[in-house]
Amino acid sequence: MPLPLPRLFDYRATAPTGPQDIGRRVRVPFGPRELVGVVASTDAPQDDSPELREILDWLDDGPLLSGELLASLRWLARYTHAPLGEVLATALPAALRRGEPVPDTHAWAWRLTEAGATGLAGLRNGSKPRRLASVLQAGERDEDGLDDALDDWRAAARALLKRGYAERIAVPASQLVPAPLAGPVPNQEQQAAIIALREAVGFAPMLLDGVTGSGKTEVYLHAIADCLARGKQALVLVPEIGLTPQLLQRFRTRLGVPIHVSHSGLNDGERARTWAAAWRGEARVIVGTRSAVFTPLPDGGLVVVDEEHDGSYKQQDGIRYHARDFALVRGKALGIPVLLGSATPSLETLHNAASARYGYLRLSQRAGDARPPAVRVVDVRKRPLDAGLSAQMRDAIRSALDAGGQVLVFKNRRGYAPVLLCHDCGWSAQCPRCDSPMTVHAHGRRLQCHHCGHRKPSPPACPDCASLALQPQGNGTERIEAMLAEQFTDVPVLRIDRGSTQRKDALETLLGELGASPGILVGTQMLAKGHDLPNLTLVCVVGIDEGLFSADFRSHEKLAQLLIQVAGRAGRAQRAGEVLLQTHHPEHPLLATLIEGGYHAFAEAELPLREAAGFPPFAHLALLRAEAKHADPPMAFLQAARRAVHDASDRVDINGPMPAPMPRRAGMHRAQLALSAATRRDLHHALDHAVPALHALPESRKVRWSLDVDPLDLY
DNA sequence: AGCACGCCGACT
DNA sequence: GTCGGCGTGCTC
Repeated sequence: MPLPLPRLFDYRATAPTGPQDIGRRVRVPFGPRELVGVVASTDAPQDDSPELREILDWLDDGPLLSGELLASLRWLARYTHAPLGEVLATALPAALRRGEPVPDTHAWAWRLTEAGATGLAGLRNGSKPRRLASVLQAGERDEDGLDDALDDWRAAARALLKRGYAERIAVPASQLVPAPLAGPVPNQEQQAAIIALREAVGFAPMLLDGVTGSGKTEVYLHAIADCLARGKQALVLVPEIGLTPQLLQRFRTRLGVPIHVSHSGLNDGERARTWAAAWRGEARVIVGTRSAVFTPLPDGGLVVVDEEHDGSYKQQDGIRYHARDFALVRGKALGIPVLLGSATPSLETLHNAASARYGYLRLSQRAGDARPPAVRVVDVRKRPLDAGLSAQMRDAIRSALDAGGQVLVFKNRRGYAPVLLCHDCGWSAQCPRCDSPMTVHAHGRRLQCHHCGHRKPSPPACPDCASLALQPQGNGTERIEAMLAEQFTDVPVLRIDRGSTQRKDALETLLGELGASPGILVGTQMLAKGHDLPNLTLVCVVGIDEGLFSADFRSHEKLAQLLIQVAGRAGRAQRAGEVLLQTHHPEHPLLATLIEGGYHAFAEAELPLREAAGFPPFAHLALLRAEAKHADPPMAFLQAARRAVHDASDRVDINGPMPAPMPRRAGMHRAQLALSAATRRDLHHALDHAVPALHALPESRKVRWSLDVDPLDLY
């Protein structure tokens, strides 16, 4: 059942059932309501079993979940310590979870009836219906074909249908797409990677470690083409932000088969259709974001995880799964290669490659004559700043623009300013529902909480001392944009962050308008990947200092990945690009290592620190969180949980309970308990015993709690 | 989770 | 004298 309850529910079936019924959906009575569940097992009723309620309906003729996918999902339920019912519900597209039938995946075509063939002459010459009938006289046509043959044919088709002259029929989805175009000839490194994948036998996890612009996508395309040639399906996972129209276009023109997509921008029906097409084995290439890892692959032959280090693969609510890790589990169960691509692999993956658990494929050469950008640290200690930018930065922007180039200014914080402060009494605007300052937006006119979305107008005077000296403190993308627009009046200044590009395709439109002419882009993470900007010659990075000194064990890894990815934006220009890092800590070892040795030198320096501090990949973590309207229940629950974990195992370090990094969020009080063990086995052994005990704790009923196995961070 | 039941404060 | 707040308990 699709509920956060750690047990299965038994029902009586009227007809005999067996293993062939496992994975079928049923509609069953549940308390006062009806729910859709999935059959997890069948058995004869025991003599002493209590009176069971009866299944109301079987929704499918055969199992929706079976074989490798069902087995992998059972593994996921054990690994995340989540109820199987909740895991299965998460794995199904929303429409199927609600009990809708598996959608049709065929295309529609029109053909003339006998009455139409004879009645055709009676239609007025030159009219739309007559022209459509003439087209159909040559034979049935699918709707895509009619779109090409005739504008506005749908009204005419309705007219023919009404007279009984034409009918709409289901036909197999067209497998016909334009013949694949040949790509560039792979270089030696690409060729070696392609051959390694071609020769892989059985489960073969492979890290494809390729610098920006080294042509990882070319390797994917060859591996997918090889997979298709063997008659197998390929699944490609991309980060939320990486699924661009350009990427799909490249797949479509190169592979010669339809590309099925699945991402959060699709509606429920579209997602269910992609799922169904894969389930039927019709979809041969599926490209999707995190949840696409649950796509059924009856003929699975390859899984690709692009930008495997990307944090958007980890689901942060509900079932907290990691799509990259689950992709590896599926690849193992299917006995196929899993290709993990990144220019900045996660330390976990690098560690696995170094210890030979994963194959290692390296692309070190950039395509064409592109050169890596020159990276310089700009020391801003004691220098005056305007909206956070030093004069040296502004001069560099001027020169780059004068040389006809484009400039990207990267700032990790959106809005106008992160804090509104009273200069006279020190009051600052706090979110009423969170322990967090409100961000200043709209040039100081509005306040907004980035954690719960709460908005309100800025106060005209300080609520505490009535002073008018309210000052926005710090800098966000909005303020930088305003300053740049004021100083660089001759070029467009575009701001690209979640606030400015909420509409679909807004980013495309903005970049399209800019074209190749000189201009300035100001933005957050969104700018770090995707979009080729071939005329970008200067990247300015401001506000990295927080990342240098954050307490989060992964903050250095994230910062290093971000800097490399942002710098990569400048590496595709004809002219060599330049990257300026503005900091108050020019001597920081992370910056020196990264600039001199690149990402690998950073990783080599960071891994021993992780080992010494007892963090992944050398230790295994789980984080238990609890929240409630009042402050006490979460702490009381976690205290009891601490005892439960302690009773379950003495091989787990328990840290806490402690208030969560933001102790109050959206009006809820939050606390957490961190668990750490030397081996995965120790951690899971403890959780196997402790989690059932947590469900049974009386304190658990006063809180909302969740367990995150392998949390991305503890903050 | 989501629904029913049950027990206490502000409105016709 | 009722509507509705959310605490508590239960779901084969």
